[in-house]
Amino acid sequence: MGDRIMSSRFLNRPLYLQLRDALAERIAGGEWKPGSAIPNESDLAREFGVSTGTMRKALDLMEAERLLTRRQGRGTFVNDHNSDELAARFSNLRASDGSRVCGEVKSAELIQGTASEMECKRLELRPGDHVYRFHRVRHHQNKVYLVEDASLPAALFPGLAEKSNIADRIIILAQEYGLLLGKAAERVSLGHASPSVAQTFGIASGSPIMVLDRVVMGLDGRPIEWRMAYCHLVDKYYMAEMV
Amino acid sequence: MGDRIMSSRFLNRPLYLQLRDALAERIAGGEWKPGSAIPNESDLAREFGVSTGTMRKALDLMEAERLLTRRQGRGTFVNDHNSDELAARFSNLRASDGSRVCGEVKSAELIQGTASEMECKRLELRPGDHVYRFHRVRHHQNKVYLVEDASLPAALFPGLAEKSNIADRIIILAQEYGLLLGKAAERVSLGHASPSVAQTFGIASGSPIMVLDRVVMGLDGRPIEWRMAYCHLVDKYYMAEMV
DNA sequence: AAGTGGTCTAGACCACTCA
DNA sequence: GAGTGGTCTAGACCACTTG
Repeated sequence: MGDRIMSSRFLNRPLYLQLRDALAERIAGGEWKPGSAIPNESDLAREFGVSTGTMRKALDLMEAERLLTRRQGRGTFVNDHNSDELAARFSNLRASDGSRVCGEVKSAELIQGTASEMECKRLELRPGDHVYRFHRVRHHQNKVYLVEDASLPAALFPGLAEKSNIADRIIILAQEYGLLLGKAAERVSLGHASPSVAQTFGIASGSPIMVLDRVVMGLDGRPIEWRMAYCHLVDKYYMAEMV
Repeated sequence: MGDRIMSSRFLNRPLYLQLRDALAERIAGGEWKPGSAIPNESDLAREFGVSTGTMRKALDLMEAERLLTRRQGRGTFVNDHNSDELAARFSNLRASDGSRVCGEVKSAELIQGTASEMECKRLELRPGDHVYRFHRVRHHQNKVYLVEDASLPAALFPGLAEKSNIADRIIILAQEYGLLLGKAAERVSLGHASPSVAQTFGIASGSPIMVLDRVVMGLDGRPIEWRMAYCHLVDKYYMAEMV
């Protein structure tokens, strides 16, 4: 490992980015478990043969990427995305108290297939590539508020169909498969409830609903999940933040 | 200036944050004009009596806050928010090609008044505080797509009513008044077109429309503009990005 | 008291831009 | 070739947390 870094030290890619990749690989590979502490700055710097300042730059970057949490006086910890705060970070739906809503799954189906035209576009797949598709209905405080259709590249989730107790949030599922997530982009638009959607919400067919078209990407920017969600907004609102 | 920093060096507020504030003040105060270059790192570090590393940390922060742009080999420049890219940064509406849409104003009205209950809430004002209210209709590619009602704390924009050619985007208006902007938060929901809104869009009264409730905040987090926008989405979409 | 991350220093060298 | 920001070093000291 030190070798790889030393040998590519002259390859023009900044050291701190190489360090980030090496450390991220330890998380993705399961060497460092979610929730556990990692060695301190100076030990890591010594191990990789770099200065503490450079190691710090890599660690700071990883904190910004939500891979790590650093706490003064305590240490540096691998983020466990199995937590209310982190598991809901790609959900812009909020309850009246302002907390992010991720909802519980009432019913779910999994089917396999080959990528549709739209799936190829959103997931950057080629026709013929395999996908897993989830259909889920979510509720919150005993109210059904969202139905979603999610598609995942099958290549990234080997053996998913054979699993039992499949996580119903992409963030948790990705963590189980050692996939590190980066950004997400969501298109929001207005739609009319299809008969089946209207029925699950108990509203009139054709009623206006909010449509969410979201792509979650890996740390490298490759798409990992495409989700279409149809949302019946009561006692909740959608909130976007900008800088 | 150097004095202020030296004397508060022991006040437990990190030096690089004090530097950020001092440099931001030079921009807000008009000492450094939008678009112009500022002195280089080492000159600034020498002027403030800090190391280049600390000055760099302040400058990097300011770049992340969109106050500066740094370009290797060229220099560091004060951002001019009078540009397509920056002026539209708080607009999540996108044209079919993916570019942010800010639209041109077809008609605008300005009236003064005292803060309503909702304005007090969103702008953190007290009953009786004065506000400016703008009512605008925006179009893009010859199509009316948005009508908005914006409220601004009058205290932040002295003499606004007497101005001619008032900028129709908060980002540009804020720059003219030396207000540095930070983040914005936008609530997205579904609504029904009121008769007057329906008329300007040329749609049936009661048609479903997208409602945008946005607060733009200053660098310090204080609200600077509250805007309610009613949007008729055709050939456009709303896009939120998450990290 | 020991250990951690957070801040700060005073340099060096590299990559890039431009006259 | 001169000047800029970008990376990197090898330390020091401080603030905070915990046994």
